[in-house]
Amino acid sequence: MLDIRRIRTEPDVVKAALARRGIDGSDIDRVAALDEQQRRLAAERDEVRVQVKALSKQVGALHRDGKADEAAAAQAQSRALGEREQTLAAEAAAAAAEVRELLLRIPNLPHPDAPDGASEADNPVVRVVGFDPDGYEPAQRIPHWDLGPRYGILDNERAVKISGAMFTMQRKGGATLARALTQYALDRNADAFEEVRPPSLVLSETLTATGQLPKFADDAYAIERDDLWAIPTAEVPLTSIHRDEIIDTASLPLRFMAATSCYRREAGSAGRDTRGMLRTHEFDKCEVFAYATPEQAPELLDDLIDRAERGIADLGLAYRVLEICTGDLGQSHHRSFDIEVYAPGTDQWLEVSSVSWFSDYQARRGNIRYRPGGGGTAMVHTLNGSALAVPRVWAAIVETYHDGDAIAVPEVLLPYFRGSTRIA
RNA sequence: GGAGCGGUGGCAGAGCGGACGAAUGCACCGGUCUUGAAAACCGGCGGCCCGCAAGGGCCCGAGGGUUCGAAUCCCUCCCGCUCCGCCA
Repeated sequence: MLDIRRIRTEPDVVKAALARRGIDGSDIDRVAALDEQQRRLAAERDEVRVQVKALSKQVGALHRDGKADEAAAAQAQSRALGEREQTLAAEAAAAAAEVRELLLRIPNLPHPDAPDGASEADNPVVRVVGFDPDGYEPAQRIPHWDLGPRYGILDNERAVKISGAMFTMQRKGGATLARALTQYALDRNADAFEEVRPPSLVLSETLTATGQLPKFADDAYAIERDDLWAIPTAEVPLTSIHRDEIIDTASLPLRFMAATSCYRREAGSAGRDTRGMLRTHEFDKCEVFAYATPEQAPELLDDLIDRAERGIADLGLAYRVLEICTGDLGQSHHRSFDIEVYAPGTDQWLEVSSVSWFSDYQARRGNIRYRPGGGGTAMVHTLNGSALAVPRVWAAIVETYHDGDAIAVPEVLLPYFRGSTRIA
């Protein structure tokens, strides 16, 4: 959510920033007009309230002095004012609600350094690491959806029987690999991040704070009978840990990590990437997250990117880093980087991590504050990144480490394999 | 799920129709004293909104209602605790 005061004081700056995302400024004009109306109504309401309060005090005093007639007159006057106050209060509240409703749907302003662009195709590649297009053996050029059934480690046919399309089931060494990746991601970030196991079903308020609601309700699974939603990422509950709180400034930055299942309806993606493990309704992911001051945020962003990169590099996989251009930036994002791993069997770059800085956009939605030096309160900044998204890394490993007879276990995962060195 | 009790400032805890945004204690910040610290004493100390300011309004779990006036009375909901039931 953008700062309404910023929209009031420098609407042109806000509109110019949104224009970089390809969004016209008409919503900003609407919000500004409604906001002005809201403030006018609230001021009028307050004036009436002042009179009611003064009259009420008089009534009490008059009764004590035994002047019943005068008290009755003041009461009548106050009652009449009370009706006017109620009308004004209702109008002001309605205007305020409408302002918020609009504000919740306006995306964040991009960082000045975020590259301009219209779509995914314009995301610049920042660097490519460990990739040699001619360095792969024929055995590595087999897609994981063929290797999976061949070695009995992926059983999507039965997953579909159990849960329908776009669900997967790993078995034997494949299941171990999935679990090992989660454990690996947690272990290597435990130096700086508190491990959390948050709830996977959350309230609407929780999903609103991160930005999924109200605009992207169709993307999330709803458990309507109990008014709960299945989380699409651990970012959602982690962001709400300190929702509606003022965080002790000395404790910032606060860093959390959580491995959870993530649930996505993938509305609009039906028929895309349907084979194997590339796009599924339920998958495991280890998320790293931070609350920070605005001053701490840039450094933390670099650290999150670095951690995600090293996690992939140490698995022996080739990857590249992309910066997200203004036209492809998610609604809540201020600045964002993607890490894509190379899967030789499918010959694709697979997005396995997205690291983002949200500035104060989510904090304002969730009312998450701290006390900056000069007194008062201010919104914190939030940042998050996938330390590791399991399915696509799983696919890249199975393809990269296939030698014709089995899949070798990457060295850094050996501690999680109960002595096995090969998946077959 | 049933019954009982309860939700007040960072915490504890008073208030139970009018002068209450709210006693008191603790915590916290500044000062005095001290070589330094502790103790003691003095002062300060919630959040939000509007306003250049002066000032005004709102917030006692949430939402409605009664009243000239609600933290205080009534209704609905949410949450917590205790006991019972069920349960991995």
